[in-house]
Amino acid sequence: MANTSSTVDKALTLLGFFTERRSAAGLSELARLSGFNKATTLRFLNSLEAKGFVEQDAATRAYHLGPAFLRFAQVRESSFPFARAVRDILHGLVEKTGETAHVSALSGGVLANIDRVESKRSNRVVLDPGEVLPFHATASGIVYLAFADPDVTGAALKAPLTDHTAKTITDPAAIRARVDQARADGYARAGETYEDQVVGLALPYFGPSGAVCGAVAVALPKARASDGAEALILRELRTAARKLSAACGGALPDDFPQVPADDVNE
Amino acid sequence: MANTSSTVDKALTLLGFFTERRSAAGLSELARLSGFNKATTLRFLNSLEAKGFVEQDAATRAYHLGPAFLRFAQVRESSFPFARAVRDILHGLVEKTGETAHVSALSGGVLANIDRVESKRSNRVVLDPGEVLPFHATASGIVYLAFADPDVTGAALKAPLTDHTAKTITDPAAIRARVDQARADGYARAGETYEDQVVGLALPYFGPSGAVCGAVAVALPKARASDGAEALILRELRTAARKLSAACGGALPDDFPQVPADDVNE
DNA sequence: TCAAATGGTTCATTTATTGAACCGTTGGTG
DNA sequence: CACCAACGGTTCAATAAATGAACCATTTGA
Repeated sequence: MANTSSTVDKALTLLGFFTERRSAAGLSELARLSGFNKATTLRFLNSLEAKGFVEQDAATRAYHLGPAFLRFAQVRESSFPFARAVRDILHGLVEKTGETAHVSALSGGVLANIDRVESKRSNRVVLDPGEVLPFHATASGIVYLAFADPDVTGAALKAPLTDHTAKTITDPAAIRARVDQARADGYARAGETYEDQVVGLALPYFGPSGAVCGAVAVALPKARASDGAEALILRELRTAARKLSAACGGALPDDFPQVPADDVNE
Repeated sequence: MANTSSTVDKALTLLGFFTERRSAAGLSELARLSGFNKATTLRFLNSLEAKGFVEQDAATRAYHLGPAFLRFAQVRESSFPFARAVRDILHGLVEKTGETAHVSALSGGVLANIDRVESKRSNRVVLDPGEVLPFHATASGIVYLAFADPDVTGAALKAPLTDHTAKTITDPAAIRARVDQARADGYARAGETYEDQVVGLALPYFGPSGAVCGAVAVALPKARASDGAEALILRELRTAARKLSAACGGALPDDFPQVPADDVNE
């Protein structure tokens, strides 16, 4: 498979450098971030701008994401009202669990948040919209890999695994073990592997033909992560994962493991 | 200026063929629509798919807009909450006027709807999300051209002007006259030039540095388009245009014409 | 006032893009 | 059921487009 880097691919990677924190960036900055030549970067930006994918601030000359996303998000939503379903499901999760919830989807080879609803508590987990979730350091990432195509999983584990906290696991074999565990459990748990003092619980959701699309997760402060609270969250996450799968035309696989909470009477 | 068709440009035009009605399309269909070679089209689609801009249905092999739009729309919105403002403004317009309202923005050289809220009446105007508004046949298009860069206006009038209804004006000189009129009036009116029995009223809104960004419009059945109703709508549209301009960091120009309704005491 | 950064341009070199012809499969029809 | 047409996808030589080092002009800030 290797690096099939078409020009189009490269141009589109520029968009990935815009985040909540870096919502605008200049030509040189984008060239530096992407590693492309300045001339190349400029040509890409011009193309993207012509199609409305970026806009240039006339005053600062910095580029930011353009109005095309409003339009295409709308077109997509009109025939495939996923964002709406996600929102409803997240609100339900937050209400039932009292904690911040988020949904991610694989988009462009990375797992990115597509929506999130924050807990109403004053001590809560806050997430950046559109944030990219590292596979190895988040519950969402682990559980995604657990149900993804083995090639994808293998590739993700070969990539350099960066530290995010003191507890981040960066040994590929250890990650592999967690992924296998998650496949057996039907969920993943990440304790302070991405953010200090934050625990994450995640389940996958599936699209048509049974392929995993992304993950639904709840993130909560470690201090509130009691066994009881986690059991409740996992129960709610399972309902959410079922609904999400339905919303994108899929379903949980028949052999999808029950969450432990359902084993109470075992 | 001419046709600076970079590869990236071409690839991105593929996305424009997805609409509410054609939410999915196969390789051959997209190749036909775009005029690109099938091999080229496939390579573009692969690149777009790799970045999440399209997705391929595993069963039908048809392509549709991908999850990247959810992600990037979210990133954009987090630093520039425009969609939210648009929605609020549209709801206000519908409440005050009782008619369907919509906001468009220039995106990729065309004026496309970015949101719309429908009237609650049973006889109402319905619009497709993400729909492209022809410059010459809609009030939004005319008023956009009226305040756009003269080059843009000139280019739009040189393009082939297609009929949409029996009343569509396709003579460039006649359109030019309407554009000039709209610039003097500060609004445009289109009577059945795009859809039969539908009247449109539109005002422009402006971004930073005073450039026109798009239009805000109300569309209503001809039968309800009395002078009084239109005057009310224009008053509300002016408020909306002011708010929209503020929401994208601009303002109505100082010399922006008053709408006629304000001339009551003349 | 100077130096370093910025956005943007140029043009010979190189590299990816292009398109006609091709394959295997699918779905409909006489 | 055999046929044909349309589909998605692939191949590879010819070609056109992408690339990048060096170059401006302008802005920023020490």
